[in-house]
Amino acid sequence: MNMNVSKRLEEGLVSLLSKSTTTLKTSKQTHAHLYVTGLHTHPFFFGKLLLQCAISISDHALQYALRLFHHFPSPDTFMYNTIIRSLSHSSTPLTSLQPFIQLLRHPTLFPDSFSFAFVLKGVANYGYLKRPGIQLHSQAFRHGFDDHIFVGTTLISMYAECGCYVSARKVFEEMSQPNVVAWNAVVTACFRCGDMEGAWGVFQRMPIRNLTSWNVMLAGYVKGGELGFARRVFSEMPMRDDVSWSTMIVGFAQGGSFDDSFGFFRELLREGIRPSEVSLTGVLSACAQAGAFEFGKILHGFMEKAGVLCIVSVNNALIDSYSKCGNVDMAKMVFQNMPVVKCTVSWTSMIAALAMHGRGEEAIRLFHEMEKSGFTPDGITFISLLYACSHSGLVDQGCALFSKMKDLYGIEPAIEHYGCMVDLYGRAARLQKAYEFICQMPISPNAIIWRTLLGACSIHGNIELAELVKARLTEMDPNNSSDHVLLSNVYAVAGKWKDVAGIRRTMIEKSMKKTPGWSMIEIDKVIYGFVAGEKPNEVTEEAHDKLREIMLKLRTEEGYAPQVRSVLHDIEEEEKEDSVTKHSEKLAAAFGIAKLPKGKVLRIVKNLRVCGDCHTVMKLISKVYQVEIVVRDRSRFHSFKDGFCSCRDYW
DNA sequence: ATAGGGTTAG
Repeated sequence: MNMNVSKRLEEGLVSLLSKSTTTLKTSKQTHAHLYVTGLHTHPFFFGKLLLQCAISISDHALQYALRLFHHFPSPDTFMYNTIIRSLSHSSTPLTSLQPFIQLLRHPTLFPDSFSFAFVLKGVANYGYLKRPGIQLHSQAFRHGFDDHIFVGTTLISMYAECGCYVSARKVFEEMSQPNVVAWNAVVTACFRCGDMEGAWGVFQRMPIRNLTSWNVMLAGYVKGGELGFARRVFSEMPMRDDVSWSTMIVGFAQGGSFDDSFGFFRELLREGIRPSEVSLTGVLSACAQAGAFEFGKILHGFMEKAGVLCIVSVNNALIDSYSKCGNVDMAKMVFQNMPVVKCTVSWTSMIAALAMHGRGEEAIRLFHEMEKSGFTPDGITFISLLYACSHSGLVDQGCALFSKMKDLYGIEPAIEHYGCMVDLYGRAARLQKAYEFICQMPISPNAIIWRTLLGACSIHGNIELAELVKARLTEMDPNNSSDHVLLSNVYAVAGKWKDVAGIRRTMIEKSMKKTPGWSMIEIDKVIYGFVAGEKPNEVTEEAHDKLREIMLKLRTEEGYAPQVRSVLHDIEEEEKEDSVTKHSEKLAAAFGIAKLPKGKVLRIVKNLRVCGDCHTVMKLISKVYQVEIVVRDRSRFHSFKDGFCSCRDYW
């Protein structure tokens, strides 16, 4: 071949191989190019190709990279590192140990600082130490990389992710020349292990603080629920970037302060900053939290104009937002028309969307489609699936999926998976089975697991088991008001009023506060919040007036009578008989009927579970007023139409 | 020759 031609060809290939965003299809084409030119055995070109496939977030590309790697006659350290790196970022991060060990045992190759940094990151992402982490640390020492700045920094985050706070701090203190990234890593480690004072102390000691250090502080406070501190740091930082804004927007949304969250976004726009796709997805997640459907739609349009719909995470956020705003069909539209290759998160978000809306069978069908399309589900996919089964009463399917997760996909069940299984049996009235399941769990059950079973006891009225479970909960979390309320409901259903009164007394003695229930409704892009028993204002007055009118209509036309049982949910309310008529979701619905134009869907978001009486009232309103009402409660959606609910009264 | 650690997004 002519020298110039071959030089030009090589340059062309290098530029092809250097593209950071590629699809599997173009990578395969590049592979074909290499093959034709005979360069596919050339370590440099092949290495580049491998990297291109491996860094792509696509599942298929990773599998393709693994196949390429296994067929390459003699991979070099760079290729090993590439594979270790991509596995450490995958849903099964511990699998990165396998090529690393191969590299360690290789007769002529040696691991370098990259190999250690990548494999340690894998253990960090796995988040559970036991032996591999410590062994890797000693191997790094043996190979002389433990004081390497990148390896050291990853060691800090690995120990912190695995909960070994002391080791994380020790690695840092022993570093000969920590740079600002290492300082940031140790601050993150403090937050990660719950030591807020420690984090502040280290932050004060830092020799240099760049923007990221401040962002680390913001993120730490936000995750620890210290929004006041976060706000202070935010106002004091010398400059802010997109990450700073996103952290505040998402943090306040997760803390339930939606006004603040949207306020930060408006401020960002006022300052003339062009929001990136991350801050846009952040605001969108705030919409999802708040159930602000109309605002979410505006953002969707904004994203289209900004040209960010080609980014997969933006589509995932849209699916999540639409479904959490009660519009599962719009979520499906986004999912089906994605202008970019889907990833595991896209499928999982769609499965979760169907699950939340009680469309369990459809969620399972979509999962099978996901498998057929060659995508690998992760732990969260299975949480969504098990949730779908428990909310649709699909006990057998749920059990089968739980086994499949362990046996076929090798995913070790986390506490959340066990929680779903307890819920699955419990809701389906198989209380004994749920109890036995908890007793033979390989990890020790936490309060949430027991609380799930207590909830099931209260639905199905099993006093004996409820008392046993409550005793366990009292040992673990003695001052939890919702546990007391749940047990008192069990007594109330059985007519054991003395016991109900006893619990009420205990709660007063311990001055326990029941979580106040609130509901929100969005009307003309404004979000209105209602809290039961709050001081009257213009809005609540109007809601109350309309609610009285509605209730009268329901009594006369549908023979509705308030359900006594639900009154008992509010055992702390002074005016018991009256309280059930004042539940926040009823007020929100009444306000919606008064304000929204006819034909519009009423979308209500509630922080607690919807009570039995409100559920009945919503069904009746949907029939009498011929209106569709979508209520999102703390665990799922209820779609009321023509007197029926999508949950088929199973919730 | 090629890549890497700390902050935001299910």
